[in-house]
Amino acid sequence: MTDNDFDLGRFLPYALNQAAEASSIGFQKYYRQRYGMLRTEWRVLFHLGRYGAMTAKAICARASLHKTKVSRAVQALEQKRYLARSVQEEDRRRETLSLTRQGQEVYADLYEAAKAYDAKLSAHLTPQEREILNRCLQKITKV
Amino acid sequence: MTDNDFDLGRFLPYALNQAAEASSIGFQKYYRQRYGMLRTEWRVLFHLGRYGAMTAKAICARASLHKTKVSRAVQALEQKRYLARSVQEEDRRRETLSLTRQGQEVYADLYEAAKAYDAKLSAHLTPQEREILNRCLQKITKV
DNA sequence: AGATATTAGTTTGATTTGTAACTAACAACG
DNA sequence: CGTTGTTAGTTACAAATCAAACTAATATCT
Repeated sequence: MTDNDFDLGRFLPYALNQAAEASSIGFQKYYRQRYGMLRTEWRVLFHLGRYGAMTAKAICARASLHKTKVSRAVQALEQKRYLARSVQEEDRRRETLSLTRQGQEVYADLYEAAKAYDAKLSAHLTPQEREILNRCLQKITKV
Repeated sequence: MTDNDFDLGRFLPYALNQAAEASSIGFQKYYRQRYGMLRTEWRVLFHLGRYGAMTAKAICARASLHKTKVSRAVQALEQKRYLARSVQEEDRRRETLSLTRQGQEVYADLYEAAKAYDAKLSAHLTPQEREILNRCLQKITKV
């Protein structure tokens, strides 16, 4: 028989998913409405903007995204003229992805929006809570 | 210009999503392979198993799921013979959903699996971290 | 060199999700 | 009553995701 002391709200994958969804809604609305971007597109843009030009493969590894997802996000960002590709001379399979000037502007705007949005979310937490939360999330992600 | 002190790993929606995904994989594998269930199906099953018979609407509210998602999960669970519907006499629009004996067995198994899985995840955290993590997730979900 | 294996990235088709329109039962108002 | 509005749940179509097969370039092995 089940003992009934274990609640859904205490099940980590469930609680994390609920919190992740709730916390994403506001920011998602911003980049969707303002730039017509999807979540993966935003992530790819952010990686390039924050960490500089790199290949699709590198983005896959950094962001733990599947290559088909990245491939499609790159296409979409290219169409929006936020991103440019350049084939590498020394290995023509690989292409270096980088943001266009326009892409950098979008990144800068989203960067500020993300920072402000994060601050708003964190306002409900004490500094200690915020720090421990971060640490826990890192640990769980690494597992 | 952006100041570059704000990292993706510190952006709450991103960090939460990464942790949520990483933490879900193992358990997802279990209910997928063993029972061919989808995430929403598992959630609906869990709600009925843990909190007793209720309407689809009630599940929507409790789990913050859209009614079409619940509708489809209920159909799937019904086909698997894990769940039965019964139209309410006093209002024939509503139907009470409840688990069949087989559904209860599946629930009991998943309940134990979830509990064990959660314990494994939590093993990397101190009791204090675990407590604060829970509190933070609740706060964020409520916003 | 020539066959075979890897690797970076794309395309395709099947599942899954999201959005909006729909049906059927009930409620409220004249 | 009958018209209009609301509610519970389903269906249909579009958008997004996933897995697997594919292309083209490079590496390896004989």
